[in-house]
Amino acid sequence: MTECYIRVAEDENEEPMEIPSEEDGTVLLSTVAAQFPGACGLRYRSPVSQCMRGVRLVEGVLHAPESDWGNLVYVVNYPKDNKRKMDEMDAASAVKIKRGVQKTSDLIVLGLPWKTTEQDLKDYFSTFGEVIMVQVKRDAKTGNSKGFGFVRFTDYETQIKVMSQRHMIDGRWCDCKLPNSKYFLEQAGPDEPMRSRKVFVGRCTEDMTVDELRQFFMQYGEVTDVFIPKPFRAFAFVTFADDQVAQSLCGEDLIIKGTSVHISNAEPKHNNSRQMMDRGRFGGFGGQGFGSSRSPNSNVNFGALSLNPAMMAAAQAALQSSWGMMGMLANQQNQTAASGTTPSGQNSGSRDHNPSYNPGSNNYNSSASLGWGAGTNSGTGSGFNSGFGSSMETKSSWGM
DNA sequence: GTTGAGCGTT
Repeated sequence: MTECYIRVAEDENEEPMEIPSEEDGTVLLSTVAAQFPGACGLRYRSPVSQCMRGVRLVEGVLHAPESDWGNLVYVVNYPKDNKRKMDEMDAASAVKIKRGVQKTSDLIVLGLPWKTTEQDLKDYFSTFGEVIMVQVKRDAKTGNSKGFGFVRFTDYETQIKVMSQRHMIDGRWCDCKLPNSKYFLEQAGPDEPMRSRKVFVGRCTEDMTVDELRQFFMQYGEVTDVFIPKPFRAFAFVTFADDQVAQSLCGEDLIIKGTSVHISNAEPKHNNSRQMMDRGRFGGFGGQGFGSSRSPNSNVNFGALSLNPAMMAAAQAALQSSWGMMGMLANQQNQTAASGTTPSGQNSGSRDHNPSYNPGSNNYNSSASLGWGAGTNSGTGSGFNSGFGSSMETKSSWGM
């Protein structure tokens, strides 16, 4: 094994940085720490078991898990004290531990003023925690905002908190919800019938090249093919050597070059059973027989897909309200520091009811971030958002 | 130069 570069990031969702190995293929902890001060080790997600695994560390020397480091992204470990303290855990994070680390998902931001820009969104939401993606959806021709957008956070706690309250953005009340696309999350069970090695990559942008997609998806496993239809159609297909890798990505929203792409199962090429969904309020839960055309004998385990719209609505309500409860807890801690809105603003039903608010959006950014760093929150939850190493500023692309 | 519940150019 020879000298190479391995890809290291502070978080699985972060853009990795390449750091050099030694000539014998090992990596010095000090090399890692030079880029990630305070680092005490590395871990990575095993493509096979999907669990995080620790990298062997002997006297300051990190050893490759297999014969070489492969194309995995390695995540930096920090000493416990640097990280979130266990005694700060509340119910929400206890749940999180129990069920494993929750991934964040894109949130739709509804009700944006026409004038709100992505920079405005980023400025606003950064007061809650580290933001890794913002979008304002615009009319392709006019460039006018459609009045909604998307945001994605690094930390699930942040997501919970943001979903739990309304948001005064540039003078209007906005709501952040799980987008409908999240409700038919394709959870492939262990005996999931279709085991395609190919995934559909939706919401691609035109500037994504075959090469870049290959580079990106290599981190999950060996990529055998990347196909981008021409002319541009905003999607692509990526084929992996290992079907498990492909399946494990289905349902994920991944961020490529600052854009959130959606991974789902690639439909067979000549497929007529597409569009079982009917673009209803919940984008198609009437769809009764999902896998009907696909695998006759399978007891398809898309539980969610057998729900009717009413049940789905109930599920949504349950979701959001329960998060709402948790969020309320977290909320009170930061309310003043973060938003400058009054607590009474919370439940004001009318979104434009806002007597004496002056937008300004950016000016409380600084004070709020002071609030985070200085540890003004004494007790539960919410205090432990991305207190360190916000590598945000170093991120490329999506010009902010 | 318009709009104000919604769902991301499969």
